[in-house]
Amino acid sequence: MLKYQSVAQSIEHEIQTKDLTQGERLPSLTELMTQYNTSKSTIIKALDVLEKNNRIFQVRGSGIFVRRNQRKGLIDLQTNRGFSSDMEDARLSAKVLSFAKVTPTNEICQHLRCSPDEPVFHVKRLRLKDNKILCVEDSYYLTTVVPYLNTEILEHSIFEYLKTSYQLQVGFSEKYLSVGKLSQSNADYLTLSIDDPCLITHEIFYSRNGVPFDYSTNTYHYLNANFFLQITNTTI
Amino acid sequence: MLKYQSVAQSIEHEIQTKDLTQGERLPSLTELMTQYNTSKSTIIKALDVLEKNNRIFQVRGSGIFVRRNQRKGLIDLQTNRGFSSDMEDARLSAKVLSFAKVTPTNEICQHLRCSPDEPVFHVKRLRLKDNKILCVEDSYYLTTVVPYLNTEILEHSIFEYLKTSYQLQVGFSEKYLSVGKLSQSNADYLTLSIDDPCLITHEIFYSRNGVPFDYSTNTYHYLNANFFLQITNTTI
DNA sequence: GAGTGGTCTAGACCACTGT
DNA sequence: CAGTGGTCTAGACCACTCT
Repeated sequence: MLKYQSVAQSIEHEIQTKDLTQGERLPSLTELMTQYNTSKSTIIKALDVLEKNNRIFQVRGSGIFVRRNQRKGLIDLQTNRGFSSDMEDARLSAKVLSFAKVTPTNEICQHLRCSPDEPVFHVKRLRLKDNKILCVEDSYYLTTVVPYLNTEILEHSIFEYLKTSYQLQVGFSEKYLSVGKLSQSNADYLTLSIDDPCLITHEIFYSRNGVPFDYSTNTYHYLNANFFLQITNTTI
Repeated sequence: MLKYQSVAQSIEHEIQTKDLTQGERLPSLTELMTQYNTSKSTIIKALDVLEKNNRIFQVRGSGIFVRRNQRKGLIDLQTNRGFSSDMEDARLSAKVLSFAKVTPTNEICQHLRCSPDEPVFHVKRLRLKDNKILCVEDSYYLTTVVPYLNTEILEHSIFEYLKTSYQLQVGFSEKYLSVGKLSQSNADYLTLSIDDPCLITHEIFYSRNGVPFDYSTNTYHYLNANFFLQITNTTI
């Protein structure tokens, strides 16, 4: 564990345990330096991490303040772990609808930058939270990056499996969102009616060295799924 | 202009003019140091800015690579400028539907952390892009922070006005997204039918020192508005 | 003017990737 | 093993806020 990471975790822990609310002030830079017995730059680096994660905001000449948010039960659009691995996300589950090696369509080849000759895994799952249906998920995985999958893995977290078994972590991802009307088949899966509204997302997941390996389409239940996102202003 | 900012801009400019594609490699840290005649930390800071803005990704032991994205015509969920002020966003416009000082409801008071005695500005606008209707926007502004508005301003960018006239910049914001069915009145504004699908967003904008001053609800045209977002993995 | 966050430097050392 | 990005330090100096 790096020094700045442990400082960041420790400050985060303070915020949680003291249950600080939005706008409450943290110790100053110099105080944090002596408190953690480290250099100014390391503290700044730790604070940058917290700021990037929307936990604090810094005001020049004034101080460091807590940023609080996350209404409960909302889906955080800014994580790229699929869904799982948050504290309270134990209540999430997945039901495998189908699972097979298939020949990729042109669209998939384009997003995963692969040739039509390479087969890919196609996984269709129903995602649930507290037994309420969240969405239908259609995922395609590059077999060159993800050589093996089984239903056991698919019922839990794929990304968790990839991390522990292959040291493969998501580096970054892209999401595309649109709104539409449900097809008959998706309406059936979501126990809604045809032409009911839905949010459709297309996501591409890249490894840490920039290789796309997962292309997924999600169709969300318009009543059970709500989303949030936090933005910090930066100017290039 | 700070040194790291000008370095960041300069690298960004290189990417644009050379039209580098995703995955193309940039000069190494040491090369950039000599090229810009500055210290390692300053280069790192510049690269951090670019990384935060999803323009590059860095791979330890390997190099610095271009990250390219932005399909055209999509709404970037990660900006907090309302809409305007991108290069190609000149094509965006607004039509004022109504504009008045009103007494805030409880919901608004809560989000803007104000008392029900303080009047707030209520602005209702139709947002258009290339004369295609994007959304209906309902905004509430704290009069303590935004003391004056007029239709002239509202037809252009409010945030631009706040910046130039009051040195007021958005520090950060929150967005909440959900999907629903159109009411009759919103359907009329969007020239759609009642019960057609729509994306509804609630946004709270905070100044740089953490004061919420704008609470907005947007109802998007489900065919004309599409969205995207880029995520970089960070672990606290 | 005291206190706070932010920039910038030079340099030592570490950790990972590729060949 | 050479080259690359990443961590950490100590210290000088700058810019802003608050009262």
